Amino acid sequence: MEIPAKYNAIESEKHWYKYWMEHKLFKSVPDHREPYCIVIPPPNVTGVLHMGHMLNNTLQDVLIRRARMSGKNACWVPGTDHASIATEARVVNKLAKEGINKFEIGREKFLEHAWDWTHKHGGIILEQLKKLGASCDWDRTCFTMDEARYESVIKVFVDLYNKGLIYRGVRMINWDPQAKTAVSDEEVNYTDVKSKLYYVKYYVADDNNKATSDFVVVATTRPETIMGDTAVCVNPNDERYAHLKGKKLVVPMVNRIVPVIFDEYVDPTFGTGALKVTPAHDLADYELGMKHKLEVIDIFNDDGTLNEKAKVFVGEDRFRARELSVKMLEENNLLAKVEDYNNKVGLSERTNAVIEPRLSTQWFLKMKDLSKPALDNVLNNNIKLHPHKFVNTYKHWMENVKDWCISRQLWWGQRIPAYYLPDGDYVVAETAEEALKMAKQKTGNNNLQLSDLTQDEDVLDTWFSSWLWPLSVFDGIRKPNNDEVKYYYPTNDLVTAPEILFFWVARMIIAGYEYAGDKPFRNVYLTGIVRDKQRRKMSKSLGNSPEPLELIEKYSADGVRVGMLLCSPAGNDILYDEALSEQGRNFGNKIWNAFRLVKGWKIDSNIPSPEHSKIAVEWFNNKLNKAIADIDRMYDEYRISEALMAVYKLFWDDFSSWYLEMIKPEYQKPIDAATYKATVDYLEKLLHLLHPFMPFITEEIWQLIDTRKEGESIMISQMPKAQGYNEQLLTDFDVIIEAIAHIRNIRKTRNMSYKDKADLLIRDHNKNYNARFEPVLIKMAGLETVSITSEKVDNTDSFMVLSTEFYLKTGITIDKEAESLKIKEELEYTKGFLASVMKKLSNERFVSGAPAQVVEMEKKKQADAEAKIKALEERLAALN
RNA sequence: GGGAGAUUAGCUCAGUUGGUUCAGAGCACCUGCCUUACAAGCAGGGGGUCACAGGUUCGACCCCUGUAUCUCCCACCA
Repeated sequence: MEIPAKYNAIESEKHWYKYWMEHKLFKSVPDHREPYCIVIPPPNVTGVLHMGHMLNNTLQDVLIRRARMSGKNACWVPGTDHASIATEARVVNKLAKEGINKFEIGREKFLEHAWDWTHKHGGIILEQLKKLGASCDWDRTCFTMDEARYESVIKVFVDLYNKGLIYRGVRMINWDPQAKTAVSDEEVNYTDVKSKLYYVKYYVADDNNKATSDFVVVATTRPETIMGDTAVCVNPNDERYAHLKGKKLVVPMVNRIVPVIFDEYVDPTFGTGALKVTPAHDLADYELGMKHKLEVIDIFNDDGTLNEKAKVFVGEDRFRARELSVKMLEENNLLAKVEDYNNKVGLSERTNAVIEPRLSTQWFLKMKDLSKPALDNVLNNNIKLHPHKFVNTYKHWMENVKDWCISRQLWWGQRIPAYYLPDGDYVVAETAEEALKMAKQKTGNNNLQLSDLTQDEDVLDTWFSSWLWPLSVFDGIRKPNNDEVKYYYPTNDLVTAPEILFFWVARMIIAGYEYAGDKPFRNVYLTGIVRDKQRRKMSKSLGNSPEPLELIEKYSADGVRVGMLLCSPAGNDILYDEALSEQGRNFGNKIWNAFRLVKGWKIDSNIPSPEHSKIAVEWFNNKLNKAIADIDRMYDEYRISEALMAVYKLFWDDFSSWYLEMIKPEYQKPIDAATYKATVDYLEKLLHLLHPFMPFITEEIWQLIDTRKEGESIMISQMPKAQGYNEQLLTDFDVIIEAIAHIRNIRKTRNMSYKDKADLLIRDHNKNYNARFEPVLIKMAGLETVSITSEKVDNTDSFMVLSTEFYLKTGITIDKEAESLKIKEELEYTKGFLASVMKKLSNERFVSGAPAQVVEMEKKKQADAEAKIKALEERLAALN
C-alpha cells in the first residue's frame, strides 16, 4: 500500500468521526463492566464554541477515551443548557429588530419564538464539538428544558417547598433593568468606575416643617435617589451632629420631611459623616431602614426609569435623572460641592447593565441545612477537587452560604409552579389540576375552577435546573433508583471552570446528597481561564479569541487538542498562543513520518537480528514500561498536561530519535523480522498512549499498520499496561547516550563528517560503563572500533561520563591548549564537588544523623569524584 | 476590609513528606546541516543568586518569620 507523504488531517478526521458514529463506538448502555461516566457541563443552547469549551471538552474527551481503553464502560453524556437570561435576551433582541415587543405578543407567543430560535440555533455547539473529536454518547443528548428535565425541576421545587425549604419573601435583590429581572449575587460583577461625589445640602426643618437656615451637607454618588430618601443618618458619637438629635430635615427637590437617625454604622470620617438613607435603593440603607422602621419609597420602574413616587423627572431614565437632579440642585443652590470619586458599581454579568438594588418579592431556597453534607464531603475528600487548593475557597463559600434567590422575572425557563387564588393565597403543585385540588381543600370552596387560579409569572433560575444535571440526565429525579442511575451514579469526573464552582458545582453536590443521598461525582477537575499571551481574558469584544473551527482547519483537531493541553496545568490560567497548535500539528507530522519509515521497510525473515537492534529492542521495552508507569501516575493525579508531555517525549526523543535510529537498516536494506515485529508492537503501544490526546491520527495509523476488520477501532482497543522495568539497564544506557552526544560534539568541533570513522578507547574506573551496549555505541557514534584499556591515552580528544574516561582517536591533531583548558575547568568543578561531599562526610552530625542510604550515596560520590580527579590530572600531565 | 494562592531560564510551568553539583521540561534563542521518515526536520549548544531579608538545620527551591510584587475569591462604606 502506498502511504501518502503528507497526512491529510481534514479528510482523515471527517472519515474517522463518521466511522466511529456509524459503528456506535461512543454508545454506552449499562452492562457488567465498571462504569466510567462524565456529564458535560452543558453549554448555552444557542452559544457557539469558544476556546474555553475547547479546553474543557478536550480534557473530558481525554479522560473518557482513556477510561474506554482501560476496559471501562465509558459514558459521556452531552447536552445543552437553556440559559434563561442569555437566551431570552437574544430572542428579545431579535424580535425587537422585527419591531416586536415581548409584552405585546404575550407569554405564549414569545415562547414559541424562543423555541423556534432554540431549534434553529440550538445544537450548533454540539456539532462543533464533534469536529473536536468529542466521543459523547450523542443518543443521550439532553436539554435542561426538555420534558424530562422540565418535569424534574418542577418536582424538585414542589418537594423543597413541601419540606419548608422554599419561601417567598420581600428582599433587596440585584435588579437588571435591561433584562428586567433579578439576578443572583454571583451574577453581579463589581467594577471600578470614575464617578463624582456630590455634596448636597439638607436644610433643618423647624417645628412647622419649614426649612430653617441651618443645613447638613450629605455626600452621595447617586443624587437621583434623593427623591427616595426617608432619613439622614449620622454616627451617635459624632459631636458635629449632636445638635441634630430629634430634628427633622427637608429632602431637597421633593421637600419631604425626614428624621435624623443615629447609627454607628456611619463612618464619621467618610464624606461629611452624614449619610442619606434610601431604603428602597441601597442594601445598606435598606437594613438601616428596617432597623429604624423607616418608610420605603421605591422611585424606579422595572426598566430603570423614575415613577410617580419620585415626583420629579417621572419617566426619565435613572442616568438622565442624575444629570437633571444635579442641575436642579445647582439651580436651587443646594449643591455644596462636587468631587471626583472612584467607586464600584455592580454590572450584570449577562447584560452588562448597571445593577439596581431593588425591593422585590422573590422565591428563596434556604441553604444552610441543605449545604451541610456538601461541605462535609468535600472537606473529608469524599469528593476531591483538583487542584486541591480550591477546597479553601469552597469551604469559605459554603460556610457563609446565603439563601438562594431562585426566581427570575423571565419567561424562558421552568415556570414556578405556584398558583394564586383569587384571595391572594397560593398553593404549590406539580400541575394545575393538582393545584386546583389543593386549592379546593385549602379554601373549602368546591366551586373553584382552573380559571380561578393564576400561575406565578416568574421562572426559575437556570442553575435551579442545572444543579440536577448529573441526576436528571439519567431521569433520576422522576424515577429515583432506576437502572441507569444505579449504574452510572455517582459519576466519576467533572471538568469545569473554577468560576462556576459555587454557581454550579457546589449546588450539584447539594442536590446530589438531597436527591440521591450520594455525591454526584468523585472528582472535580478545575481548568483555568483561557487568556491570550498578554494575559487578557479572551473575549469577543477584544477580538483576541481565535475562531476554534478555523484553528482546527488550519492545524487539525489533533493539533489544536495538543496545543490546548500543552499549556494547561490544572487550575492555572491558559495563556493561549497559536504557536502551541502549531506545535501540536508538528507533532502529528512527526508521528506520521515515523509511521512512514516503519511501514516502508522490507522485511527479510532469513536474516538474524543485529546485536545493536536486540539491545535497542530491550532498552526501549524498559523505557516504554517506565513511561507507562509514569503516565499512569500522572493521570491518577490529574496532571493531564504532564502526561501528554511524557508521551510527547517518549515518542519524539526515545522512540524516534533513539530507538528508530538504532534499528534503522542501511539504505534500501531490509530489516529482520524479529526487530520489525517488536517495532510495530512498540508503535502500536505508542499509538494507544497517544490516542486520548490525538484520536484521529492514531486511528488512521492504527488502521493502516495492520489489517483490521470493519468496526474495529483503536478507541475500543486496550491501553497497554505497565510491566516491570530494569532501572539499572536504563541507567547504564544513559551513559551510552551521553557518550554518543559527546562524540557527536567532538565530530562537530573537529569538522568531521559522520562517515569519517574513529576509534574509541574506554577506561572505566568504577564500573559505570556496561560493555554489553557496545554495538549501539558503534552504530550511533559512527565508530570503527571500541576497546577497553587500563592505560591512559595521550594526544587524543577525550571526555568523561561519570568517572569513565573516553578517548576518541580521530587522527586529527588535538589543540593542546584548548584541551588543557577544558580539562582544567572540569577539574576545578569536580574538586569543588568533592569538597562539598567531604564537608558533609567529615561532619559527624551528618554521618550519624542522616539516613544510611544518604551517607552511602555520599561515599559513592566521593569515590567517583576522586577517581575522576585522578584521571583528569593524569590527562593534564600528559598534555604538558 | 477579610480570605486564599503565587513569585524558579526570554515565555509557560515541573520540582513529589528537607539529602546526588538539584537547579529541570517544553517552547523560544544560538551554531552547523536540504544526511532519501520527517526543514512542520536532524545534530550540537548557551541561558537561572529558585522575588528580597533574616532564622531553624550537619544540610533549605523546599520548613519558620518579615518585606515587596502579582492573581483570584468574598464583602453594603455613602
